[in-house]
Amino acid sequence: MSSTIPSTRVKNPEELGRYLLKERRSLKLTQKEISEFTDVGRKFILELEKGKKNARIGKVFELIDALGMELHLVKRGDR
Amino acid sequence: MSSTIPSTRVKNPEELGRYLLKERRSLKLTQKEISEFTDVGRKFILELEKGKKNARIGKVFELIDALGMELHLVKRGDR
DNA sequence: AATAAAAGTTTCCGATCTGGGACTTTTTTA
DNA sequence: TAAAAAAGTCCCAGATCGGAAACTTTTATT
Repeated sequence: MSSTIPSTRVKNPEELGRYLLKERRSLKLTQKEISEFTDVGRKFILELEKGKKNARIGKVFELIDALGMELHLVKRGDR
Repeated sequence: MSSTIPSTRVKNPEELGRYLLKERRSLKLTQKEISEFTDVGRKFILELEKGKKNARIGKVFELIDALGMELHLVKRGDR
């Protein structure tokens, strides 16, 4: 299937972190607030936003969800 | 920006694993082969494909790349 | 500029990962 | 259906995570 939803490619943990930070800011949420209504600690958010390479995927999904976002897989080179 | 690239939403580690397995199969690659040309071990691939919750994000990116795919972030509810 | 809030840093430490190797089970294919 | 290949399981050991809490630095607000 095909979609016309705006999406941002993230190539690596650095880009992921940068984007999550940007999104959190635009939602006017603090790290503390998010850590309070999710299962994700403040330190985790802090480190992920700074590009942590080894964060655990389950928690990454939780945080993405908390920020009102989704993760999509795209086949490279598809047209 | 907007795109018309086919993408598959992955909500959690289970869906991610399922999709990566499907993609690996369609590329006719074995776990062993991938582990040989990447920095990702066979056991890691095995467990991720089975939906491992705590896989580390850096290796997930490596595997996605090895399978010729990209990860995209999408704002939920955007139209 | 002073105060407060948010963000970033550091330490401690139990929990869990990851790769390697060896073995078993399942699937493929000749 | 027999052999080979792939996938899955198990144990080990060293590495790293991630929460909590206390502290420092940066940013925001008055």
